[in-house]
Amino acid sequence: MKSMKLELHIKMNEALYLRNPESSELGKNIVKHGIQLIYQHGFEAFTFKKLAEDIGTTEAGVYRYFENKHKLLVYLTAWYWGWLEFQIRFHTNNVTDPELKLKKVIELLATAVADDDISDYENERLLHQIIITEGSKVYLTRQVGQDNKQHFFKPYKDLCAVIGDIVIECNKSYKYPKSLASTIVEMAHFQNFFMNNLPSLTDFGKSKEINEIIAFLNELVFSSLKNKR
Amino acid sequence: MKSMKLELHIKMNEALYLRNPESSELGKNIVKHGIQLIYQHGFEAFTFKKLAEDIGTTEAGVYRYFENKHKLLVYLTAWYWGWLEFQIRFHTNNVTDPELKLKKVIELLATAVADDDISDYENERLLHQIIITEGSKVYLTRQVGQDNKQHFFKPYKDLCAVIGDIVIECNKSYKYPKSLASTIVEMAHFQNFFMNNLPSLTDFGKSKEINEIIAFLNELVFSSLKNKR
DNA sequence: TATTCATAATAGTATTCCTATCTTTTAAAA
DNA sequence: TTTTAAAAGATAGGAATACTATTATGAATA
Repeated sequence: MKSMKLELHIKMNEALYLRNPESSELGKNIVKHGIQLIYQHGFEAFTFKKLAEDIGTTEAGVYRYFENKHKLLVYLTAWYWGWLEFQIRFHTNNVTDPELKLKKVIELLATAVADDDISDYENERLLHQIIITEGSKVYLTRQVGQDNKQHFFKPYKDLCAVIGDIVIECNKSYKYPKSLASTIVEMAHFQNFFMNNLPSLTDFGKSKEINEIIAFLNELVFSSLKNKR
Repeated sequence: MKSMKLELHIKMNEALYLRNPESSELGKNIVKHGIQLIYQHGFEAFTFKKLAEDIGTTEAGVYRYFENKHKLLVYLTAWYWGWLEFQIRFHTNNVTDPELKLKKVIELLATAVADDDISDYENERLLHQIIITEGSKVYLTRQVGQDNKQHFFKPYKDLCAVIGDIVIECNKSYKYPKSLASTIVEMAHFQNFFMNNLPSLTDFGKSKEINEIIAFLNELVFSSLKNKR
């Protein structure tokens, strides 16, 4: 039996789209099939034409929702970071010990989302993979500055800020909470990508165990936070 | 007075080019102006047509040397990592203390190359900036696997292996030398990018001091290496 | 002298990225 | 129920990008 799915709504920056994709079936299809196609072929090979064919609409139809494929990717990543921040708040809600909180955060960042009986996370699972491979491409551009001014990266920065706050809870005199937070987030993904694609850059190439990435990050983070001097 | 420049030759993987760009003036111009244009406009906006116009040759002329612009970027990054490994070997040659060695490595990774009286490092300085912004795009693709089989990333992996070995010299029982090495390399660049473009993701947004990135990385790395348990 | 080799000049194709316009469908308001 | 506004569908096409192919020229090499 599949239980009821509680729809979690994430408020999106309106500058990310031309027409709100949540407002229509076509819009929802653009997002859903967009995720699937980017996952399958990679962002470089992904085009609005292919997406339109896949959905059964036209290129122009897709362009009515998103200005270009980069904006669509920014939209997807923004959604993902918003969703992940919610997951973190949800799973650390009743946790008082900041160290346990931080451990949970690392686990959530590193763990591929799994389908379970409670809800269908298939899209979130694909999104997690997309963010690993394509996530940094949204800001590694010449237009970072402008995009940042329009708050396209707010969900990402908010998430890092939340993690940075937990870091400070763990150790009030720690000097680099923000940089440590962005390091945790980026490395949770990069070590995963390396493990699966350039294994000699990690110590997990053989086992391919996400738990080892988590152990590495825990070791790295808590050594630093417990270091007295 | 400008002293003699000792040309340092870095052996390149022949599968990276169609014709060796070091073998002709046109080839050298493609690399040199390629670096300048990618630096100026970013990789996405960079085209072989613009490059050809800049040099005063034709599009077809550039295509005779490099299959496409992605291969050119892979070529440039491979050269950079080879060059950096040389720099590291050179500057740690007479250092016996592995901790001092590792500190020097972190400094070299994080520090933008400076022109000095000894030699003209203008191209290396631009390359350093290019690697920060575009470097990860060479492997964050659907073709990582094939590219890796052709050893396109060997210089990067070799550099990480060298750093991993120094890590082990510092602490023989450390469990994650390779992952720590790739973390150091990636974060030396990402923290720099964040500091300059998304400053709230770092603790150096105000000062914009590379020395602070170095201090952060040192704290992170040596806390972990000195952690006894 | 013949030949090969890099380069230049030119042309052209497929695809990508994007805009415009017109018609039909849908669905909400009057 | 009718009207009307918005969304979607259909079609066309243009500018730029990412290539490939062909031929001509001049310089070095056998």
